[in-house]
Amino acid sequence: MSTNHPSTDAPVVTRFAPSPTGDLHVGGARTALFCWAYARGHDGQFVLRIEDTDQKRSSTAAANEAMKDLAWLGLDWDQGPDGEAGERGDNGPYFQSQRLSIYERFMTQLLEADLAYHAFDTAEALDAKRRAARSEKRAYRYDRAGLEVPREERFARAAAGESHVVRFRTPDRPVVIVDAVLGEATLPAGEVDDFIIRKADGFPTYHFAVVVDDALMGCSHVFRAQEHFNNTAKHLLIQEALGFAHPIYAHFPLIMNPDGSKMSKRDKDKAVRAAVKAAGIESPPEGSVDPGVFTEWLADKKAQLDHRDLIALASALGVQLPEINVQDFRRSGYLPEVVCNFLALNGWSPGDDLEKFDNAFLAEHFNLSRVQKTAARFDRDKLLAFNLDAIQAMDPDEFHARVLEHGRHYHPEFVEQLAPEQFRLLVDASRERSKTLDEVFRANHWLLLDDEAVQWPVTKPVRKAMLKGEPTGRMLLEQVRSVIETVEPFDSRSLESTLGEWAEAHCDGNLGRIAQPLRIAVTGGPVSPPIFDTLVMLGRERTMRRIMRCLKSFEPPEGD
RNA sequence: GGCCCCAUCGUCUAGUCAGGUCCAGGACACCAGGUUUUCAUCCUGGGAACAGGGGUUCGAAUCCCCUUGGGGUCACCA
Repeated sequence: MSTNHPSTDAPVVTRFAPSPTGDLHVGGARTALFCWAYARGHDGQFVLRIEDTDQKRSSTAAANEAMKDLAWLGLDWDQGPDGEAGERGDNGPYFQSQRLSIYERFMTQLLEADLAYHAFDTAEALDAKRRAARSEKRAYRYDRAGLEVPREERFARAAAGESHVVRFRTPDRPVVIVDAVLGEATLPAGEVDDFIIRKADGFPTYHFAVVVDDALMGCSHVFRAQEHFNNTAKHLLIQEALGFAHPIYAHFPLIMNPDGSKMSKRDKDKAVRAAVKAAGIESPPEGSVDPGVFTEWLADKKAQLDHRDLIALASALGVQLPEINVQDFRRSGYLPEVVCNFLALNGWSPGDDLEKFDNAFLAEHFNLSRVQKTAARFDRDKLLAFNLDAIQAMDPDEFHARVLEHGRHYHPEFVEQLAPEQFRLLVDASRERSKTLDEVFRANHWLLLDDEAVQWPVTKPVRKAMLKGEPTGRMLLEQVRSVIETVEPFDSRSLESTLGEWAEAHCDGNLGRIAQPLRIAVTGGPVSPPIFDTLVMLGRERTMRRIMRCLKSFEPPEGD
């Protein structure tokens, strides 16, 4: 029997090893967070390694983005690639694609010891066997057809350059996996077949590279998601064949969608498809995406739209894309410390009733014994509530700095068009009603509008505020405009006292009677920051211009 | 389908390892009131779970078994 015996005397080295085939998603981020926290809490090292052995799907761009995401989350690594600057630590290189000669050494060792063998099966032959197994409702296992070729011939054909893979010769015995979260599990003999450890392109497969690198980089702990649990048997076997020690394994529960399905990038397309269907449209909304692209995408249910197109289409349809990747949460205006806090709560808890904590706390308190065994559904509502709480608790200067940073990145037009004082006013007025950084911008496009471009579509709340009541809101607006024109100075305080007095005299002290028509007049809609702040942000001149245009727009046909 | 793992409110979870203090606690969501110039907040209250069945025990959310349900995996992807 094979098993891993965790040893506890080695120095703690954890690693996060993303495959750079796309954006870092929340599941990966949580794994990274736990790995980081464990290393930090145990006076250990945190290694970042890029697993780019899939030549077709990997890109350095994706690796760089992943590193940016980790940095944004506040997770720093002691060893790993250092962006453009090279690498940090002595166990590099930290890109697997640059470690081929290292793998080759160990590959040769296995081949010569007959613990692995060259196999020349064609992909078609393998596919046929797989399909057959499936149709017979049998689990597919490689049948060792490759071993029917004599040993010398295998080496000769491989040396002659014939296309082949290398398979691990799996011993015929049960494998016991010891996991720090899930406990002990036994895989029966025969459950693990002779899996491929080197692909036809000469690159090692994940299983081989991960074992060699973890050993060479001194990883004492291997933390990853539960989807890797069964793979652990393969890794234990390779470790034994190569004479490596077994690291301590811990598998974390998966993070699922609220409906229990697996979270994937496709969910974004899914959300937009649903919206398209609900809207009953057959061509894309004007100015969103190319009609040809749209039609093709709509026809193929598995097709994925380019991310930029997806965003354009979603905003045109008024749907929100589900956040999946770290970058999605950043774009939506979540605070990195909140994302970390919430991620940690999916699969781990500090106990008692404590929920709010920072990464320093996590580093100090994170432990494997409190890791959940069950998959967690990702509750964006709760994340949003956490984000709101964090924003409300934030110092105004800090909030201003964060919003400015976010704006520079995602809403440069605000930063360019608004004077710094005006921007500060917007931020201060928005803080207590913002659940995300992005809301400051999303909710205040009226501020950027040209005064001549403001429009007043007569929606239900607009009708109510402007046209109902006796006198109507429009009439009150007509009356109050001279007050606004002359109030001195034009600031929040004097506007409040002046308009307060005016409301006392003209509408029974009900400020709302005049606040709403004013708000609609200057923003075009019924929602904005407190009315006095709203007016001050705009300034007297622009406020008056918008009021005049609004009055004209709501002019009764017969005159009143 | 084979193999492996898991199971507390709608959701994340505390409690489980060392059975009694649990007619099960917190948070988010939801519902009902209240505050508020819009929106968003905020305040008060409320409903809401030990998957089912068998054991073991004086006593089971906690230990054991079965059933059911959920997840993972079965690639020249990681």
